[in-house]
Amino acid sequence: MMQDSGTEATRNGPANQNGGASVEGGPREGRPKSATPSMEVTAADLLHLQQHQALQVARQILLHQHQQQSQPQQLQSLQNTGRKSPKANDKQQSLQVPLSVAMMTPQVITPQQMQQILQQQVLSPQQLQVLLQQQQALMLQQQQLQEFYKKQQEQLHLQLLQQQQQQQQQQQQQQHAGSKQSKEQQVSAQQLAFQQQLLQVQQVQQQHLLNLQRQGLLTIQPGQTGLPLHSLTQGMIPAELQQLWKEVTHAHVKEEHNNGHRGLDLSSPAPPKNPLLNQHASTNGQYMSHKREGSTLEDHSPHSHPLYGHGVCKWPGCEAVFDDFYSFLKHLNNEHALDDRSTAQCRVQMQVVQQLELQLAKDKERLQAMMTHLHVKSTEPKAIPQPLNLVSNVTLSKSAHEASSPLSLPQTPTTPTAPLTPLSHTHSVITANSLHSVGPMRRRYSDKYNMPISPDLSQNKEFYMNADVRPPFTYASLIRQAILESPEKQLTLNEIYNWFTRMFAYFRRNAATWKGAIRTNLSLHKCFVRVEDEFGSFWTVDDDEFKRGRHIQRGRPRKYAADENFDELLVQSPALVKNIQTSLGYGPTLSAAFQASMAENNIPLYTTASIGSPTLHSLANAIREEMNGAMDHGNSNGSDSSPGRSPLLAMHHISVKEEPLDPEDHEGPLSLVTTANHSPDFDHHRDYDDDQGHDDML
DNA sequence: GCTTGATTAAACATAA
DNA sequence: TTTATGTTTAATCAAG
Repeated sequence: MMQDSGTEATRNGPANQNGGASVEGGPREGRPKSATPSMEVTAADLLHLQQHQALQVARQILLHQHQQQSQPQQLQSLQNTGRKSPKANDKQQSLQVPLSVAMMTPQVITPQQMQQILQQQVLSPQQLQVLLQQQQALMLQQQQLQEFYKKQQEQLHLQLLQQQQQQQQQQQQQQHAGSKQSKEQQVSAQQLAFQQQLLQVQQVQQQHLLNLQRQGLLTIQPGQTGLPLHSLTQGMIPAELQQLWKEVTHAHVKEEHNNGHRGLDLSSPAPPKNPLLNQHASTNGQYMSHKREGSTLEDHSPHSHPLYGHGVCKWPGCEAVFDDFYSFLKHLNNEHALDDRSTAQCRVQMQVVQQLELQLAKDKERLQAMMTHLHVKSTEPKAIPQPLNLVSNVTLSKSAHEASSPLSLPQTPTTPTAPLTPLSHTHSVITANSLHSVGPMRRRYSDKYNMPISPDLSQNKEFYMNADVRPPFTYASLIRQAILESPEKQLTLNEIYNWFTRMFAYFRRNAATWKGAIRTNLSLHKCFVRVEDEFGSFWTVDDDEFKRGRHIQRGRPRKYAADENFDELLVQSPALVKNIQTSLGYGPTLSAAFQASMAENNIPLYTTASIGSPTLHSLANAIREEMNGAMDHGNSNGSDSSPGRSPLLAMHHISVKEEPLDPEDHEGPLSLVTTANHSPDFDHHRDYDDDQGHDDML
């Protein structure tokens, strides 16, 4: 995490250099050039120097103009000269606006823009951070410029007054002196020089802005009627783009108005008609249209503003209430104009956003580390000669084209972001991309591989809980896992449902589909045994049967049962089919979970087959043989020699459980703990048994 | 191409 | 009657 900050700082090095020059430099005049290499003299510095020079020239020119205005003859002469030289006249007019526009127009993103940009979230955190730092630096720079210009203005006024007095004295002395012509020439030369300075200033500004743009930052570029926010608004829909542009330009114009009223007043109050102003007006595009269409307030046709919501000004710390949007706009322009306070507040908001961005970056990094960690963990078992851990992403990728399937997953906000690292191309890493788009996967964490899914589930638990990703496991595996995770190794159907929804975000949708699939799997798989007690029914798992991966052999029982009675029995009792098949397929090798659950809950061991018919008697013999085989298998195979799973213990368990059997049932001594089905089938079966009498199986 | 397994949907039955 | 639960069947698809 600390490296993150360092990395960010390193990444933002150029930005900091750019911004820091003005932020940390304090008064520009006092900023030592040696503090930074000559190569690092920023465009802002050049801009400032050029503007300062231009101001000096402007001051001189204005002094002369003032002198001329105080002398009607000279003024008339100057105007005549201007008529003779329209070009010079235009230049003269052009002097007025750039000072108010080029100098006072904030070449930074307005607070509204900033809010809008931040709300749009179209930038990466790094870009935002760089942008914020740049903007901060630029705003400081602008603020310093304003202060500087104010001082210059005051000095100008003072000097003007002094010059006026001097000129009056000189006027008296040189009333008849024929120095008009020379003065006119001097004024013209100074105007030209001033204009050149202004052009240079503008060029430097353009260069500065271009530099900022090259660094991926946003600036409002005068003279560009295209998409000044293009670099920022990538990813926005056109409507958003239009709205953003509208608001930005409007706010920009508004600020100009404010600045024009309270800012540097070097220019005459005459309405701007010169080409440079028009250029600027066209720069902001909507400025002229605003003007033409009437009140600029009316141009907030959507009546929406990032800083206005529910009748409340959302400016940080304001929360002023307004009845209508226009009042808010007035308030916004009056109370939150570009001044020191607003700038400071904006700076604070920038810091807030910056902190949030940092936090977001850290969280993203954490997530990335988690993903990387899971990737490492999930790939580690692959080195071990285990066939599968997670389902192969090859399979996933192959089935990824099933996006059109009914269960194809749409992108949801809850879905974690796309792979944050290039790890996604590797196998077994769990990424949203690799898992998310998968629909019904026909090959999942197959049961036949007999692989425990619990390690993967535990490792990727958080991922599955939060990501709308279908787990790469079969329903049977998941159901088994749910049951085995339960303290008593038994769950009701509803508890299984809850486990699915709790563990997997994916199973919080389409409940009807996967719930039906669960029920189908519970019925379909031989490993799931339904047990019923006085409180209801619950499901247990026959783990060994699960490992065998057997399903209910539909239709097979009829072929299997040669005996007509048994066949009839099976036909009449499908549930019994499953239960007896479970017994046949697995025999008395009862799962530890099942036995434990039976023992813990004191579940009476019902005899599924009432062992009445000779067929069932032979069946019991077959079961006994199966038991012996299982016992031998259990003895020979130490891998499955846990007490619970030991067929001997199973036998013991059964023998112990024999006694509690209700003698009134007249059931055989062997209680096949295969089911406790109180279903009508079972009842029917019991009725059948009652009719057939009872035989001991052993 | 066939078989097998997984999944899904649907129909149906039963109990609460 | 509705809902939850459970079973069965058929169809589909993918992998072997």
